[in-house]
Amino acid sequence: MPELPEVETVCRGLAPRLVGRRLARVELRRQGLRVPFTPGMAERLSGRSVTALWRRAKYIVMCMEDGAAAIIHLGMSGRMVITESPAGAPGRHDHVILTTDDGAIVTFNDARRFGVMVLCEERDLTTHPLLAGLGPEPLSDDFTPALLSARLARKITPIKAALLDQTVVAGLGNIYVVEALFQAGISPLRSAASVAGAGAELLVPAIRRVLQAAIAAGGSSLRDYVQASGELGYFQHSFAVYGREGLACPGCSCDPAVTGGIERLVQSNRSSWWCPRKQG
DNA sequence: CGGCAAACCTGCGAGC
DNA sequence: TGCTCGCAGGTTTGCC
Repeated sequence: MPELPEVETVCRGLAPRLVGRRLARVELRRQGLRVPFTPGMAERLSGRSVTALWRRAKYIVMCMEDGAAAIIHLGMSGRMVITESPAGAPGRHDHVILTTDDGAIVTFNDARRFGVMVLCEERDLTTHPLLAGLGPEPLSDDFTPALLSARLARKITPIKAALLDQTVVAGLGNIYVVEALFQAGISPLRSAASVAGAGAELLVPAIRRVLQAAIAAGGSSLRDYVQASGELGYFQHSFAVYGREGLACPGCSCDPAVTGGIERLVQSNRSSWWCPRKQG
């Protein structure tokens, strides 16, 4: 599910209800997700106040008054949803339930259990194995064409795979890589190194525009994703190519009945969609 | 080291 | 209706 815009949207929904509140109750309903929960995690969090909640790449970081920090990843199907009162028995995939001192209930639900929630010390966040190797934030000022070029240089792998690599740039997933390559007019098949330079000049603003538009739309809801409020995102209605095999390319006037329209291919086990006429 | 396929786990839609 | 297959927003592991 969640790429940078979805995680950002979830954080913006959670922060006003969690920051400054005390976690009156922390319930773990299984031993862990993709990795085990940190031993003693519920006890360490409960009774403590949340001091900050922010996003890094696709991770949610929740800092506590005693110096603890929770690192949360939503995997493919994870949701963090706020409700105001208990909705009966917990659902089958409700794995973590936080209750604040003012009665908000935050449920971490994850059907596929590819998600993660672990605890560390806030002072150790930058060196934590989950966060240490991450590349630049694509919406930050230091994500420049020069920086991206340097990270793509000498890479023989396709640009599609390079942009999915979280050490190259943090937070992009399949949807937004596919859409950004289309907006930049760059074929997903080109080698990463060949995109350094002029290609990166196009790609950096394309990535920024796509991510900002998606955040403004509350993310993309395909299957599992919902905002913290439970509302759907609606950026999926703005996809130019993602999931649109055989349909007309919005960037050229060719007839899909003649050209075949948008095409799908598989690269490193992930689907790519692209317009061979617009993306050289 | 670099790059790719497979694995992790569940649910859903398509097709028979 | 019900089964099987393929596919899904991510990351890690293991193999060449």
